[in-house]
Amino acid sequence: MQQQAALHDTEIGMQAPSGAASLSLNELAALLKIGLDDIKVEHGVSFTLRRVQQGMALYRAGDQFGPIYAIRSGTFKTVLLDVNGSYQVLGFPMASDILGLDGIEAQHYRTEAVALEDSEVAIIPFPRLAHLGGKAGALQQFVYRLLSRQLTREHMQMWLLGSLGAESRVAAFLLILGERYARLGYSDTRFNLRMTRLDLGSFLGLTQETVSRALSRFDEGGVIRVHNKELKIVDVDRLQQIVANARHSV
Amino acid sequence: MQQQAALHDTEIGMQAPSGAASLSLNELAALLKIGLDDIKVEHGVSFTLRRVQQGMALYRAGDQFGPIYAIRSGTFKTVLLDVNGSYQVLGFPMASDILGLDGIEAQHYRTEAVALEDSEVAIIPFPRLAHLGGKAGALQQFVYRLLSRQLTREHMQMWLLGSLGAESRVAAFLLILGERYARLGYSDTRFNLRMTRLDLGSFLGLTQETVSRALSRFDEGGVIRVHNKELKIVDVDRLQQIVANARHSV
DNA sequence: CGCAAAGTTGAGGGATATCAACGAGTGTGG
DNA sequence: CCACACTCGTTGATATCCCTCAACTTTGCG
Repeated sequence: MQQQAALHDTEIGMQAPSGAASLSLNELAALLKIGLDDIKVEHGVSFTLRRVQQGMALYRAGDQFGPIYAIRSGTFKTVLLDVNGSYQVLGFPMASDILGLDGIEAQHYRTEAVALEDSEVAIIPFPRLAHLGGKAGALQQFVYRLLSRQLTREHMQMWLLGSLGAESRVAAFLLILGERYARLGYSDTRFNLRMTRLDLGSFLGLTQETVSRALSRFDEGGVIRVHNKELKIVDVDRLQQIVANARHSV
Repeated sequence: MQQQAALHDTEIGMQAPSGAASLSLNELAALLKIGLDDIKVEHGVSFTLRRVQQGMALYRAGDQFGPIYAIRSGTFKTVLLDVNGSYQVLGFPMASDILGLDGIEAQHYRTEAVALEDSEVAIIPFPRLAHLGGKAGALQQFVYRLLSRQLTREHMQMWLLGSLGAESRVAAFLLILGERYARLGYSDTRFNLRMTRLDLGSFLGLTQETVSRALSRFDEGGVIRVHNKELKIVDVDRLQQIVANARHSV
């Protein structure tokens, strides 16, 4: 109860009070175990530290994107929250790991980071940082967003692998693929599966037989129409229902 | 046979021959569906296009990191290759998606990208780009590597979820956690599990009961010693064997 | 001490991997 | 053009893994 209660009472954005120490760029580099190599080191750059109590959230899903955080001590869990309330743990970041990277593209955090013990993080003011690039920064901003977008996608994939049953996985894949085609200007209900069943199975954490059976059952049920690589989604709603029937949800 | 043979005959680094068109920054932005917003747009920046035939690899795991690629048309699969040869499909990138981001940190690609149909990509010269940052670039380089590192981690996680059985997942988790503690200067065989069995189950795509049972069996077998959150790895080799006993490995 | 959350253990069943055989599609060479 | 080889895909029977449900124990905390 303590943890749960604490979790709901979480205060966000509370800066470490007095005695807020800070880290230099070199110290941060050492913490992150990333060599500065030939990178030119600037002076005067420093990073404020912030303490997070056990059970407290550093940020929540949906929060406006602000800084990213380098963990100096302690342990967190990052959680992807489903719309209905089920959740998927994405990782257990510890000292020298980074929190908040997923928020870059959409400009709000997609996940939630909760401290599993009393912890300490260095605040890295990403938005300000991104505006320092100046003239040469356009492409760099691009790449930030691309990387962040990629992270978000893989979180979805981990959710799919971690909390859905076989048929739900296949159904979710078809819906997601449809959306991607739609964004490219193609039909979202009629497209080709360019990959083999084996590749699809590997991607979905299933055998090719299970993939094939799922597609066949959907076909029999009139949810889709499939012949080899040609696929047509007949009943989007039913596919979504199948996805909703997660295995061990919550 | 055709595909397999082609896959092995793959030629890397062959530039598109004559008629190699190119894209402007604005065109690239449109392709990637990323708004340039208030970003200052430079002129004279252009990106060469390259064609990739079906079955050909754009790059291989272990290759020296070079450019990243924006897909203009076609479909790829990205694959994580295990040391012994088993593989895990990580995704099916299509037009407007990016390839090669995972290579930034280690300076060599960790995955392999194979065209599932004849495709076309724009070459984004990342290394050159990274050096343009100038004075304000130190932090930015940081963040690139951090993002890339994070991607690599999540690829491992997808492999774990996609191709290991329950006990192998738990075993792999313990070994990986040990390595992480070791990098922080702690023992890699004696540490605390700061998360609950439920969180661990969510992370590993298992129920808490299955996690608990796996730990108990390891304990009975003398592979580990566990009491609540305290954990000691007794026999690293056996744990590694358990990981090697993947479920549907290939 | 007493309650609530966390963890463990057991019994049973359902979901999915495995094994096996067959059919369909595709490129190759006669 | 057709037979062949080979990959890919489908379908069925069976085994097994892991989830579900349930009871109990342990731990943490007021």
